[in-house]
Amino acid sequence: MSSRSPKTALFGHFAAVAKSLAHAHRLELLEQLAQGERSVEVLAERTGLAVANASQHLQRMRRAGIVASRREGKFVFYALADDAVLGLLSGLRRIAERNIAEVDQVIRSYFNHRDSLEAVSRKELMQRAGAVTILDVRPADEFALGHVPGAVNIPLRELEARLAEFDPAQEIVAYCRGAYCVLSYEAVATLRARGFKVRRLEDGLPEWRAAGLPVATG
Amino acid sequence: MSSRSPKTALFGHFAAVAKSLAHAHRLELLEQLAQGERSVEVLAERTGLAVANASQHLQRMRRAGIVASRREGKFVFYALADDAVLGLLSGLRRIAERNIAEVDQVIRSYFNHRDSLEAVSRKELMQRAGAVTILDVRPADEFALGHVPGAVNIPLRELEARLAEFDPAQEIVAYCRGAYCVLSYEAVATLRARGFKVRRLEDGLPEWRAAGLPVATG
DNA sequence: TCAATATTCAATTATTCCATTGAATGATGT
DNA sequence: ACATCATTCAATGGAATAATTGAATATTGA
Repeated sequence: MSSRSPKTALFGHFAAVAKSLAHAHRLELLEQLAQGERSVEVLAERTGLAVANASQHLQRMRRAGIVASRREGKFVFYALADDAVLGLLSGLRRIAERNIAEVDQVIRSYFNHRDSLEAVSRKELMQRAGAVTILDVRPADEFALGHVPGAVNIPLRELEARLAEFDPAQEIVAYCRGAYCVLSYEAVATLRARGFKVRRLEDGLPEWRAAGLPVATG
Repeated sequence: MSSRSPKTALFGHFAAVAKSLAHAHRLELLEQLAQGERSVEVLAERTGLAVANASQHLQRMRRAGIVASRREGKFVFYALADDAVLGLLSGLRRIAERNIAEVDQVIRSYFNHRDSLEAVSRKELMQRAGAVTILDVRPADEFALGHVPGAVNIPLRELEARLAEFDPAQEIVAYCRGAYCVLSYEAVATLRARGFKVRRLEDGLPEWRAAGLPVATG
């Protein structure tokens, strides 16, 4: 083990970091963690994993240094260990999108491809602040932990019932958890069917935060 | 397989990309590929792997979309599929350095930690071009495929014998393949012992190229 | 102290991954 | 067509990984 060359030893550790990302369930856990810290139980429930299983995946990621945990009473809260983790995740996404034909297929058939191409950039949204309605379709608790300043929170399931809240004259920009959070795609589809002018925001809140843009809470 | 939700399917593909990075040998192959395209045989030799083994690792990375291959006569040349791969690798490095104590340990004991902290940035080197001697300690063939403009190529093993070529009055900036390429550390140590003023360049040639800076060939 | 709850641990089975070996394929030049 | 060389394939045994189960630990509040 320690008889390897220092470079090989380092590469072994780097590989361990990559390994800790190399599982669909762990990526789902990370997507949740990108929203903010969460307890094991909540993470397990949101990802549909057994608690013990989620716990083991989380521990593995902790050993690799990509998440951190803190205990508070009976609960253990996990969070991303480093801002660079988001960068890694978007790197994986980018490579898969560009170089794996099947990924392109899935995106084209399940996510409206034009919506992702025509997404509003963060910069553009900042410039047009006030002139557009910003719609956050995530659950209320995630909204409370942080959202784009000025955004209205209407979780997707309430959207149909609350259409009256929108000004038909104003363009709507919808966002949710990240690039592949289906919620914002569905919101765009729903609103567009009602005649609203809607576009998606590129990526989601975690990337907004990572870009150093202001985040409102409460 | 295709009965999963589209998001789960995508995450599975992203995980496959991460998996293709998740092995020390594959990272070593990628470090080589970052220098430029290479045949299977050369890659196997430089990484110390059996040819069949190297071939299988390379194929696995190709399936994941992080490398690409082209055939030329009897040879198959592999190359990085995407510039984003370098970004992923540096992300892995960064997370490991910051969050895994053992990595910090290895760096401190084997690589002179001050040398990595005091590395010359690419920007600084560009500004001081002409006022410093730029030393490329990689093998001649890698140098020929691309190097920092104005750099002198003295492979590490020839360094002791060619000390006379340096102007003692000028500061030397040494670089090689990347952040953990031992060559440049050793070059710095050797030259410093002879009284030269030397520092390392941050990272190596692949990162220089990725930053969009000019590269000379021949 | 005891019961309840959140998390982790330990042990099991099934699966996937890895290195090695030797044979097969594909391309070149004679 | 043949010999040669680079690469890939296929099969093997051994190691690591994953999901499940049930038990163990730690913290809280009664």
